[in-house]
Amino acid sequence: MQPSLIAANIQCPILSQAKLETREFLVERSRIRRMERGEGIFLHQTPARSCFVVMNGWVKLYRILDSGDEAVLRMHTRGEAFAFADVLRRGDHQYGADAASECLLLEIPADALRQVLNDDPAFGAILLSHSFEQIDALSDQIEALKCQSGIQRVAAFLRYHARPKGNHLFVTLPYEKVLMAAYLGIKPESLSRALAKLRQHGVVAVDGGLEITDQGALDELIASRAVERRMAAR
Amino acid sequence: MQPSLIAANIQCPILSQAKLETREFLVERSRIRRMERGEGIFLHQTPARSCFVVMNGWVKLYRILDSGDEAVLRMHTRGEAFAFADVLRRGDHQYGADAASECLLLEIPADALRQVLNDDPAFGAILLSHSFEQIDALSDQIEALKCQSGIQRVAAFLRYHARPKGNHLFVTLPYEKVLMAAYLGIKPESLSRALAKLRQHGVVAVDGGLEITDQGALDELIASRAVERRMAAR
DNA sequence: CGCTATATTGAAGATCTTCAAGGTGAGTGG
DNA sequence: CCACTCACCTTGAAGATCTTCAATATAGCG
Repeated sequence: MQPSLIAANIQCPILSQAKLETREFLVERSRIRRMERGEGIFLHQTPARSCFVVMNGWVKLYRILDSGDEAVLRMHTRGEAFAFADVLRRGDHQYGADAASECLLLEIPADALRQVLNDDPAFGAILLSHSFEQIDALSDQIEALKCQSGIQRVAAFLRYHARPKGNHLFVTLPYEKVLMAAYLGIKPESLSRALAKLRQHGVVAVDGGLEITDQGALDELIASRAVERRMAAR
Repeated sequence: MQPSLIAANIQCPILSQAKLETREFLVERSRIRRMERGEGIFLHQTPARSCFVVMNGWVKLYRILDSGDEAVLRMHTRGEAFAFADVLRRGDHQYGADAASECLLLEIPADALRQVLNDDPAFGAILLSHSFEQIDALSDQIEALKCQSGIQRVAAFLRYHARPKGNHLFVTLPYEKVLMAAYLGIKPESLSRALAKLRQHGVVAVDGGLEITDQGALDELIASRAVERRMAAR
């Protein structure tokens, strides 16, 4: 496949906003990598020699704490980029990365990225606006972790991943529940119980996913406070 | 005071890394604002007309959720910058900002920032590396919120703000406990109880602050898991 | 079929919140 | 100077939420 075709197929904001020449140069210098589920992409605190764009599947960015616990920082899917910051700082990776599902990655070598940033002044602005979006996404996570209960975060997660289907919204869980729980900052058992409770709020399991039959009830749960939830349970 | 002197006094990485001409232009176009504790700087989802550098004191960045709860996203102090992303995207503020203590701010008008980004190609790179640091700070918060208990986050907060003093480490709490609790994602009562428990781990209250008499014990607590903490309590 | 990984459920306990009451200290006015 | 107020902090008790551990269920796969 031609570089131009590959780049167009990835649907990556960073690549599609760059001028043709830059885009083709990056893709030509890159390597397409196919990863199995669970395979490691790079480890935390190892030298950043490449950065990546997800072409397909899901990638988990995580850290292992001294306690042995794993903190899942972000999940990335088609078109999303990661490890650009690590490469540009010429330092170590600030997190580890694993393939969360079978996935296709575009691996961009460090020197290619640095050269592009040198040669194409507009590319810096693209990266800047991309990093602003990262900040927004992380801020949203912090907001949820500081102010919402586990079940509210689960509900908001479903809401975010829901797509219209017939009269209702339908959610195909993007990855396994163990991982989903880690991303939401709860244990798998708690996720299981949260999903069970959500049946009272219009979330029913159907083959291969979940159906949201009462969107209003779910939104109400997400926006409610603990006190209100207690009242409603009576 | 001359712009050059002001800029030097702020000790802001963004300004000090910029070339002299850029730095002076920004400071000349800016206004120094003095805010009382609790005073609002700007509101969430209002047009971003300026961005800011903290010259002194503490600033709280926060969001009010539909539930009425307040999520404290970041705290900024001397030399740190905020709202640059909002200005450059020509959009609304992604969070509200309040003076958490009496403080001095450098208020940079939106057009001055945009002009500098246009005229000085190196300035974009400075902003990019600054936003990478923001991402790191937010990632650290997420790591703590997902994997650490309240008391561990309190301990880590003390560790972070501690400075050597005599034989031990000493912490002057940077702002009131209500705010500290909100930043850590717990209630003020829980913070109070956490600090009480930390006395068993070598944290003693002295006039105007806390002394860490057993740094090893504190670090051990921060890195421990729930199971280990239970064992240790016997 | 049995194996393994993943998911669910129950029970007990840890952690955090809520609500209520009391304490402390700085500032104010008599 | 003392009492009063107000804001902030602490403590106790009860309850909500989440975790832990153990047992069981389910599904995919050789």
